Amino acid sequence: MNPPRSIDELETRATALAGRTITELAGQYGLAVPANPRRTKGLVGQLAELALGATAGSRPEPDFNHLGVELKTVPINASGSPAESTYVCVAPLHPRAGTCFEQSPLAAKLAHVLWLPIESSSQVPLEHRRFGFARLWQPTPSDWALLKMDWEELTEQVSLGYVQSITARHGVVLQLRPKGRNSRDLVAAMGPEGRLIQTNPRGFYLRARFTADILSRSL
DNA sequence: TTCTGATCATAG
DNA sequence: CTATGATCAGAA
Repeated sequence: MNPPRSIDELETRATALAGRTITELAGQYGLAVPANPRRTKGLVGQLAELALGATAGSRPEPDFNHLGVELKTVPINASGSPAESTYVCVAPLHPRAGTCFEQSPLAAKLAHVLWLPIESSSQVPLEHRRFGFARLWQPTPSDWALLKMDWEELTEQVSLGYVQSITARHGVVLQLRPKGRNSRDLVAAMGPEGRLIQTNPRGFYLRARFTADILSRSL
């Protein structure tokens, strides 16, 4: 699929996915839906990228960079709420002094998001899960304030060498959590007393409750 | 039932 | 290794 030329075109394509199943979309791109759910974690997002013409690949920039729009699929549980937190981007473990929230990759990605709901109830087999109605979101001033507060707090702790003291319990809307191959996956980071340490790579995630709030504002 | 820390797949 | 796409699974 060629990249959408406008936000309108992107929205039209995304809206057309409502009601389509994983199997339908996978078949359209000649992909199989693996039987083991543990081994299919990124499939839904990658199908959505194919269907909508995303361009960023694995670069640290919005999926539709020319439109400034980031695509996020969001798993919806049997109760109709987001089932999981949403990964946003890698968290630098050696932040440069003077980097500000407004210039951060996180802010760039969240400035404009296309949320694409997908069924995720364990009652529904992966192959039969359907996409929901997509919607565009831009953070309100209040959203930005919450994000900025969390980002600045977490980034400051990291830069002071306290990354290993940060848990997923920190942050009102943002979390800093492990994001690696597994717990043996190590990278260098600033530790206490200015010494370099080895620790797990981390990523920024949006709490499911925050995503639920965002989605509840439209539709 | 919800949430955190761990884990799986893939591209470059 | 770094980044993307995320969800899994046991603890709380």
